[in-house]
Amino acid sequence: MEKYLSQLNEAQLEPTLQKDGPMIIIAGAGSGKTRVLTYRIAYLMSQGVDAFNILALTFTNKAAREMKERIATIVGNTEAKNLWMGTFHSVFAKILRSEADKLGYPSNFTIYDTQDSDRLIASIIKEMNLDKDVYKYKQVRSRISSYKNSLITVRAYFQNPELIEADTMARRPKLGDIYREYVDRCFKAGVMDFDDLLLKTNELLTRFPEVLMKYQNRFKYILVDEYQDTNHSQYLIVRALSDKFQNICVVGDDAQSIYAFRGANINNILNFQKDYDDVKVFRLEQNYRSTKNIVNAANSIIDKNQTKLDKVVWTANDEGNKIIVNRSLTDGDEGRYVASTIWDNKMNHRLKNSDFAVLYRTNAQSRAIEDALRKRDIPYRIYGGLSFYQRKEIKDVLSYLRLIINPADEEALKRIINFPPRGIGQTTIDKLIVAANGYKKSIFEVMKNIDKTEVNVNSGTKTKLKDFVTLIESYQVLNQTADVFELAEHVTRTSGLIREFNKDGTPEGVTRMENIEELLNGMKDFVEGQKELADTTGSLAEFLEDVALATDLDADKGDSDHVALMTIHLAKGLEFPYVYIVGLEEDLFPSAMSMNTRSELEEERRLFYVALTRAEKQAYLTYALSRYRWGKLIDSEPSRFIEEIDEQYLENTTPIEERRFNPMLDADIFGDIEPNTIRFKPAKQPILKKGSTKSEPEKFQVTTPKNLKPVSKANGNTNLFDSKLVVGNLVKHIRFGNGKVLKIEDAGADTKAEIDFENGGVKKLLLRFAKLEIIG
DNA sequence: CAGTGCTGCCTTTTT
DNA sequence: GGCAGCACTG
Repeated sequence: MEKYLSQLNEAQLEPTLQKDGPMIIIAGAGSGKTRVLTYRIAYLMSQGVDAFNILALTFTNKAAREMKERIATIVGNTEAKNLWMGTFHSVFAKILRSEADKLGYPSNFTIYDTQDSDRLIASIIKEMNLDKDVYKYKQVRSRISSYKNSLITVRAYFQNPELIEADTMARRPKLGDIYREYVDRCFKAGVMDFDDLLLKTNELLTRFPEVLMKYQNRFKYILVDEYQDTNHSQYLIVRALSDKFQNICVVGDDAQSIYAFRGANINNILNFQKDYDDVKVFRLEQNYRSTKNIVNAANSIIDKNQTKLDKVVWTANDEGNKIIVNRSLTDGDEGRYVASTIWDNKMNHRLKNSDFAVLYRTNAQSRAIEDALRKRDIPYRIYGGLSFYQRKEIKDVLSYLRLIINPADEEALKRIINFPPRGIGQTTIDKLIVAANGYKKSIFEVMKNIDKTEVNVNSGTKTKLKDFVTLIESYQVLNQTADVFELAEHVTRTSGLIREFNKDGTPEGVTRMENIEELLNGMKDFVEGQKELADTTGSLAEFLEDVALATDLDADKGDSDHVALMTIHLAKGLEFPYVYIVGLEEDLFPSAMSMNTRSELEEERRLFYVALTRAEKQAYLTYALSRYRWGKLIDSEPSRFIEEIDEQYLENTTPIEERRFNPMLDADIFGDIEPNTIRFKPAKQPILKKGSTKSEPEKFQVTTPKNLKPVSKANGNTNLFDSKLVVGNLVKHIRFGNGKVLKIEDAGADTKAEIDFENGGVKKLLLRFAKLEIIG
């Protein structure tokens, strides 16, 4: 232990050795808080605290796993095994599973992800005959979610005139009814959504004092990482559990609070000292991660926020390079800039791909970056976005498994009852839902007893329903003896899933098969892994739980060398030598949706602070003058955040000279194109009909700048400024107002033309790939 | 009942 | 550019 403690500086050592009582560690970015947490736990154990009595709540399961491994090297594997570490959701899902009967849930309850919740809410809205344009399921879901996170149950909702009033004013008077039906349906289905995992934990701890006592006595020492991002529900759980022994240690940084949208309450950290008596406060202010330039630039940003704790982050590291700011014309150019500078840096400094991260505000921005990296053959991995477990084929397999352990799981059933197609259509399913609601039974129960019910379906359909029940029941029998992997393999083969995805041999089908393959491999790992770990039983329920609560970073095995692409939210807690923050444009970052109030804008600013402080050596800030959004080209302005950085830390590298055309890299030729630009872009790849070698005419989409008026007709009868302009496969002409004619030759899928206008006529023509010329 | 093609809505951010 | 819901056809 001694030799580990000697690795800490004075400020880190103090909280590490503080054994008892409530304490808060306000830890600036890169100040080594993970190290403090890790060593503090190891230290507690060296002081005789049983691992069994320690609970550590982390932001990702991966963080927990890594910390546990680190602790194991200090105190030994057998000891470390008994530590409870994980995210709020995964830790309390486990507790809820063992106490489920008290709350009336089966211990095999399954977990709805956001998509499942959305689908259920959408179908409830439909069943209730409500206008789906007024009751948008996503908005309804987020309302319900915030109620749950504030511990407003259905009953509390209906007892609160203000809430009802608010929803009525928002012209959604039925919101409470939807909420009630949603909760009922989840309960009947033996299902919890993400918010339930916290809400029901609170219910458990409040309604059953003996349960509360049990866990209070068990978790004598509690540590919470990223405390600034806890919501009210989580806050109450921590309070309740730590109430007896008051050995609570929270770590956080108010400057990095970025989850207000999901109910995180920054006051939890700002008010911690008021919540407990004799709170010891520690500050970690020395940054070990980044250069002086980066630390100072980050400080100059966060200074603009009013709401913050007193803290000065500083570093003894080198000055470092200035932060590079780069402007591009389009999002495509931005991607190429990122790819080419990564390439150059790798060559010049002998770096690995994993030394680089590209961070963005929204998942949709990854595409342009991906395209550019792929063209350069730079390996990358996208984190988040459509995560692996959310892909259609994966959810299909998982739905079969969910149904096996919990046949009441409505969304799982609806997903696969007719996939692969087995002749059970929407009409039948609707009838079943109505019957199930009437009988207060699950849909599966109704199907099982279809002969004894009054569901009006013909005998052919009845047979199909019974066959489906038999199929699932046969899997349930197998589940008694087989492990997760064997079961899933059997299911994918015998349910027809594999046949379905294999049947057309399309590239999509092949990808789907590969994904299923990967899922099965993951199961094999799980089955083998559980033999080594103490805190797992290796059951199917547990596998599904892990999968449902896995964060996208958890899946990273760290076995390949790739550039990381992710949202800034996901990047919290990570660090990379080279960091690109892309899309620094007004309305994108800060987001247009977050500029209504000062507090929203301050959260965006904290997000930018988080992004910048991920960088160790070099940060790049990039923005584009125009970018594709919803398939349309939108002009944009540089983000205010660039201006907010003290200029002395910045270096502008936007190229002034034209860049050379390089067809291999799809680089462009441009001069300085200003907003008056029309862009042609193929809407789709040419479609080849079966049995035909002739491709369909390509459609070209034309986006016009808003202030440009039509000057002429093109192609005789097609208005040039119509939003769609069909151009044939071979030679076509477009005639402009000044008599100039644009001739387009067959250029395949990559045709792109950019035309500069002046006084309503063509001034300059720019092209990529395509053979375009002005004639006449 | 299944397959297809069209329209309109959409996006912050995640467990 | 994508997805879900809908109408239409076989």
